[in-house]
Amino acid sequence: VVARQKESRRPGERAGLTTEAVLATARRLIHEHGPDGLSMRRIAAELGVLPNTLYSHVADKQALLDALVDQLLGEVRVPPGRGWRARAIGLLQATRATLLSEPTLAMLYVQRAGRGPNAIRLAQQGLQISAEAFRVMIAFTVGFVAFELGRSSAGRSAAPLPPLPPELNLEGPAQPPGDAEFNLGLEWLMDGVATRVQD
Amino acid sequence: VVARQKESRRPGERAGLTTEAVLATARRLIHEHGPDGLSMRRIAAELGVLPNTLYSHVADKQALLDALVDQLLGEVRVPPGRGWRARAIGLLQATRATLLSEPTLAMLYVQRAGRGPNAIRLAQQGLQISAEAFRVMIAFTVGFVAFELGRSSAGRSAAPLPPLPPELNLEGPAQPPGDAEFNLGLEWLMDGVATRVQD
DNA sequence: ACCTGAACACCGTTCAAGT
DNA sequence: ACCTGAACACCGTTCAAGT
Repeated sequence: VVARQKESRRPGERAGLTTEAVLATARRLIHEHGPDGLSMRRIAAELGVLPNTLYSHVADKQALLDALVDQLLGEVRVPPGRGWRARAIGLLQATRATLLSEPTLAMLYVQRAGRGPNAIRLAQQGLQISAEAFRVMIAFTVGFVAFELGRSSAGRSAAPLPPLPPELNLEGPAQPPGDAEFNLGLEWLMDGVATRVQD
Repeated sequence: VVARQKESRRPGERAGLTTEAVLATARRLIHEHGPDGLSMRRIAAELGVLPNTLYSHVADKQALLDALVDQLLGEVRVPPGRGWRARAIGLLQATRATLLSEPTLAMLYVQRAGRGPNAIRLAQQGLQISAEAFRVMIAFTVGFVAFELGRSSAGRSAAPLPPLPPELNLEGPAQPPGDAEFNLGLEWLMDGVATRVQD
């Protein structure tokens, strides 16, 4: 991370910026201040640089966001599994956990469907099952996460999830609304897949 | 829709604006020009009114978007069904079709998880099954739609889906990538639910 | 209550110029 | 190639004032 200095440089001088530094600062801002806290101008200010300087390292804002999303996807750690069912479940649980760790980026992933290399790598990791079955499971996982995040109004304001106001939850306890129900849905899905396909 | 007139009114005069007209214009703009084509200022201009006038009819932009999303959800027509399975499938297919008809709004729905009255009505329509089972199915549906839209880069540019450039589709034909696979996933899910629950 | 007028505090991006 | 400087064409929202 480059030191944040005020107005020392004149037209020809370099600031020593790298694409990695730009991504790192963007990620920190998005983590600390949510989606509205991230702007090109703010990243630049944080790096002690004029706004347009960023365009020497990044095509535009959308490209930067795509890069951040793919970076996040690259952090999905799939636990070693015994059997296709355990492996698939582990992969999807890990995906959900990673997405929940960075809610704002997760919403961007949902929006953009992940075309980056890590998204593709992730998609191919499940190919012990049929491609269709895996896509169905990924759709479920992503949809579930979207509902979790939307309900707690994350993706709007800051990072660590606001205390979540008492809503019209007619049944469940005050939990994250998630873990148990997610795993239940996953089991159902696997059961359904198993009735049609043989390992 | 109010006639688009230029600069006729002076400080005291009314323009005859209604909240419905604001919503209708917003929806038209979002349909024709995508998410980037919708701004408060542009809605106002389209209605022949100054930007701040909208705040007499709508709390802020986010509230307007929420209203539009719930309006869309209100358009889900669930076909009459025989049996819980056919009914659930019909409901989810109808939901997907409605979302696909308005891609930009659909992405907003995914982002905000639908707290409006129509979202709640929709959620309760499936309660012949358990609430968990229905939420799992809705998560799948929404996640699936998100992937469909993200992959064709809808939600970015204009409305009726650009001709979709040749991507790395390793298998499927050039179809919408959707109908068949969606229905397949739905069947799997229902099968999985059926193994654990009895009607 | 509904609107104009004017302003505030921002945006993303481009173009020209320096070294 | 990487940066400053200056600008363009926008944003959402607020506050005061008219009728």
